[in-house]
Amino acid sequence: MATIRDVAKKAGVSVATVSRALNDKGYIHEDTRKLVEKAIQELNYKPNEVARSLYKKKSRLIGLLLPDIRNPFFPELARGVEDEMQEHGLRLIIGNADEKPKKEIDYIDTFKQNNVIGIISATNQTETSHYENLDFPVVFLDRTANEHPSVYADGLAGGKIAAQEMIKRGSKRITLLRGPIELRTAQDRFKGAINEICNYNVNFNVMTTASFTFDDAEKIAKELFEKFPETDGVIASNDLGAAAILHEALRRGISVPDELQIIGYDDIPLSSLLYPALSTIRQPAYDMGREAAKLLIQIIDDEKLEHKNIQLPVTFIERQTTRKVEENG
Amino acid sequence: MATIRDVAKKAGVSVATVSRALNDKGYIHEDTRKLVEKAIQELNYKPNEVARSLYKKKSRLIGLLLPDIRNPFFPELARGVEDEMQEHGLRLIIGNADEKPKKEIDYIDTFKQNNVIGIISATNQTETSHYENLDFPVVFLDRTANEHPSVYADGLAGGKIAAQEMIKRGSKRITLLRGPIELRTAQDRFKGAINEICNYNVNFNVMTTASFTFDDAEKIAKELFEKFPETDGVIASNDLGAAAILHEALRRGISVPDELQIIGYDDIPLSSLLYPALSTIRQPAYDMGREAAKLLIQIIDDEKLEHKNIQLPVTFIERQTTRKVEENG
DNA sequence: TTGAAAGCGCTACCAA
DNA sequence: TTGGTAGCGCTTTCAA
Repeated sequence: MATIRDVAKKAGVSVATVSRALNDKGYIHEDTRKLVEKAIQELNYKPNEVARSLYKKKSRLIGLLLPDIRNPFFPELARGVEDEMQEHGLRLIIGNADEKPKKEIDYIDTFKQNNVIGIISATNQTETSHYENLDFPVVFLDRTANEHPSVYADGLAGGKIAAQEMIKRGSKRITLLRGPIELRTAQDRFKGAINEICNYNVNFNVMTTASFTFDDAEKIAKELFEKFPETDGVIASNDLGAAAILHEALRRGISVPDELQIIGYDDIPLSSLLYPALSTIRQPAYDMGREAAKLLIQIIDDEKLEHKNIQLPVTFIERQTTRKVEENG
Repeated sequence: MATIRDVAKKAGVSVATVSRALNDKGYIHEDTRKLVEKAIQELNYKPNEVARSLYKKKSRLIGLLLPDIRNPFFPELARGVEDEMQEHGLRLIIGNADEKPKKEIDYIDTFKQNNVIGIISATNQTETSHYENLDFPVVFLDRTANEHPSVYADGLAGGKIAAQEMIKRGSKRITLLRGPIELRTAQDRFKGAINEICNYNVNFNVMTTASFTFDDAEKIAKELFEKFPETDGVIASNDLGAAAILHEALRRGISVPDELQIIGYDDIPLSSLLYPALSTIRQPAYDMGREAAKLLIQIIDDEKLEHKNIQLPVTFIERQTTRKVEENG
């Protein structure tokens, strides 16, 4: 790799001049700049980011911490972050915390050690304490507001809407899937749903899932129909869970949505590919990612923030696992 | 952040000594080492990877280039890579090339500029020429053998098996989904299938998909039933495509697998959650990721390679979108 | 067994 | 408008 000295030599100027040309800083004669640029071209020179970062104590890297890259919700989030960062010339180091605090801490260390200029964290079960006393800003993504800046969707409203839509469509014996206790976002949507259900004269049961993995989703699905065979409506804690329920219901010959309605949560891409296509509460994952990136960039650029906690709306996506609502309902 | 000087001062030794303690290099008195370690503890010192990297021209970072993080096959691959790297104290910078050569090249530059010690690339449509003349090793993942080290699954065999299993189960008018022309892996499985089909007296049609995205999958699904309504077997180019076909078939009241059999490719996690669960050709994505990581680490460590092109086997996963094979078949 | 010092490639200050 | 140079935090000679 060519260095700044090679460029300087080739252009017949000093490294200081090359540096100025590179960064558009300080005075530089137009002819000199041309000379330098030509040399850069010819050598295909790219500045060494490591050296730059060492001096400035700032890289062009952003750390993105994901709880589980296998859950399709998070890649979607990541794409939003990435696209926004890309447009600002910033790069991502993606860390997959695997829902393990140890890995999360390790990644935070890695981020520090590599002079990232900011972190976006979408992990959700850990204390925020690891994020205190850092030399760079942190934005939380998919995590409800706290003292740190954050971007999240309205879980309480999401749960509430799910309950309303389900009840409106006539389910009377609803089973609620409660996501992992330690996940605040999972609990929000759960609370939103349960609070709303309590306003109506309907029966309900609750099943708690230990995690958001595929395996647990399948396990819970089997259990549900044994424990609560009378269920005529399921409000799932996420789309993966809903897909598993749907699968198991069909396997048992239960007709969806006639005998059993299902509402998911997230609206991951696969939801519309299920059959019947999954009705769900949509979180705007891609937009959430983009917003988080924007917010972080604003903080990095020291701009005045209008809002440091951004809540995005959720919407009910009506597909085929819920019945058509009665017109005169 | 504490620096090596802070540690040296606290321990009452020179920075050179601290460095030696840190890296287990050269002589160092046991008592001195204790002293240093204590200081490190107390200051919660972590070496600055950037400075280290600048001097050594080597970081502890690995670049992983993915074509499309939204396609569930790739996160699975990424997890395999990550887990193996993690165990060796190496970190990942994941870049999402978005199937755009420009982005791919940008990421390669970023990787270079950040002194990665190696790249694993799972992109598939670009010339390998961007990967020549790098100062660090490159391993290709999910890309068939070439002069570079690579890890891939046997696409030809996969296509062949798909065709065999489908024909064995009685489909006579098969439609083959052909993945993007520029994707070698997609073409391998396609060729494998078509070569095999030609050995039998069955009709077949081909439809080409422009990409592996959700949108294109849905589009193709609709088209297929209009163009080739007589189809009684679909060999899809990947599971996403198969899911879309399945969805559309059920929507049209076509019974699967009785009237239409479907075989996917990849075995992404969602495949078993579909209903009927998707029969598919499994690529061992997680293992492929791990193998690629192992291979890269071997090269970095300058170990003798037994094989520089590792081919992993594919297997037919029989689920419910194919009929039971006749015993006396 | 330890320490002083050079140098990795870059930026930014100060002097010319 | 330009160039010389110190220094970012670390590793690695070389000398003590």
